[in-house]
Amino acid sequence: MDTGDRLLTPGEVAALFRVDPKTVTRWAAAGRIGSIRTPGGHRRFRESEVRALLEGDGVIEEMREDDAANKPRNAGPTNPGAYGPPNGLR
Amino acid sequence: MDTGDRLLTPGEVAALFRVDPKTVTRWAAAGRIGSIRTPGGHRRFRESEVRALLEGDGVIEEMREDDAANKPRNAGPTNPGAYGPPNGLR
DNA sequence: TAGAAGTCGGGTAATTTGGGAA
DNA sequence: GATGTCCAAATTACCCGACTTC
Repeated sequence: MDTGDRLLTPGEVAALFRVDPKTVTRWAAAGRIGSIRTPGGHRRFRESEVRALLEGDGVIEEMREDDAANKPRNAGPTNPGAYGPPNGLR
Repeated sequence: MDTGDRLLTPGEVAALFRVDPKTVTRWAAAGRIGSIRTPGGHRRFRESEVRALLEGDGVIEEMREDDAANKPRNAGPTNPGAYGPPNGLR
């Protein structure tokens, strides 16, 4: 249905960002990243959103004109709309 | 309004929440989610109810903290900022 | 009827939560 | 202001064998 958003656990997101799960939780608490709560209270994050954040969701993207045969970026149709970056202002 | 009550199996609900089928069963046992039992004892969940839980049915609060000098954040497909304590059951 | 897959029940380890202080 | 670590508690994940569903 949707973009096939897989849900990631705080530990997964933390490992992707190389930060502590606690930090990911703070991002969610601050509204910098969308979070879905389970009836039990645990959080789940959308894989597409996390991926967008990892890639530099919207702007700051340094692109080096690399060799010719290089794979661009994930041109996946995933993600209906780029999300607002958590680091909009830092 | 016809909520289109399609019944989902524990495995289906578990996949939606990215949890174990066992966890979904636990939610039903704790009364956190409505469940219909088959004569054999297996549980079935209403698709409409599960979907509501995924979006944070009851607590749809829009957090507006974006200022004018910020990046325009598009409206996400799902994830208005589902905030809300689990259930007060702690 | 037989078979495979899924689910149930209980129990134990790992993860996550929330707040506080460094 | 933001991040990593401490604690206690809750929630979740995986183990087994047995039953139900398709």
